[in-house]
Amino acid sequence: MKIEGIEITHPDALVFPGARITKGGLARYYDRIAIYMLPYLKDRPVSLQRFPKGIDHPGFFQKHAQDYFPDFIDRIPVKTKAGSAVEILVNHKKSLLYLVNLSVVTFHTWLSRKGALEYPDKVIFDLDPSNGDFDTLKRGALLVREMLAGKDIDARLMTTGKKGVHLYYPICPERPFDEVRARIRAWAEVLVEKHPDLFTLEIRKKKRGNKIFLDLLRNAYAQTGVCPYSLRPNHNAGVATPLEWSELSRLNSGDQYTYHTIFKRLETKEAQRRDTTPGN
DNA sequence: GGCTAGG
DNA sequence: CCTAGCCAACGCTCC
DNA sequence: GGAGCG
Repeated sequence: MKIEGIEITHPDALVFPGARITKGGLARYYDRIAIYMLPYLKDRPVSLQRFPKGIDHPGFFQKHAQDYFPDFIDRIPVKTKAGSAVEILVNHKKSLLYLVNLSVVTFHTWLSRKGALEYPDKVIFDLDPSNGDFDTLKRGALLVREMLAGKDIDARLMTTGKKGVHLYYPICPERPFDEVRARIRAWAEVLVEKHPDLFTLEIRKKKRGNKIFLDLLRNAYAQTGVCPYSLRPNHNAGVATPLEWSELSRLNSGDQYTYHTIFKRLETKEAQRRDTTPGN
């Protein structure tokens, strides 16, 4: 099996045994989703979550480009606490498929891009439901949206493919991570004060109760967030899916869209766009 | 999954 | 030859 | 200063 000139080895090996998804299926998924996903990957160092033995076995994270990676994989030197490291960029479909053949299931990206790695160009509010129900999470998402709208910020919504949702929005990459995080942290603290039964900023799991954990910690240098349209290593193969706000009321979970349903949703959305675009 | 170090 | 080991690491907070 | 957390 060959896609984009990349030989997909062991195409019949099961990556998601429960959902009966093979490595060939994984490669076809990313081949098809690439057109939607690549813009979100462009020029961002990635953290790869790999499962060579399938998701029912322990996987591992990888950030550094290995010496044996082919030349067509773009590399980017980054500063680390220890000194420096060479990380990976996924700017082309061919790189995407090469990495998928290494059994990458999930792509996580930095919140900053090549040329301005110290300056985030994106902010993420990660809403984790703790033990609470999804309706509560939806209410929380609307409150965060409203809070940001009050600051003239038009946040977008995404399911994570797991339990929660992300609100995210672009910013000009001109202020360092610490400054950006301090500002949104202050906003979040006000929100927690207004809705102390709904939100928490507590890192310790035991202290969160059933409240929505507002995780802002990923808005930091070298931290990552799940890339839109990435698969997640859970039983039903959830997909991180950007949504319209109008879709929130009908949303039932953070893993509503999966390997099996995402393309149907994208086709429906595309058809709606065609119908409402003048000149057709 | 693919490579390397060590037996 | 075969197999075991490796493949991330920052910022915050509680203790 | 180290462990939990993502």
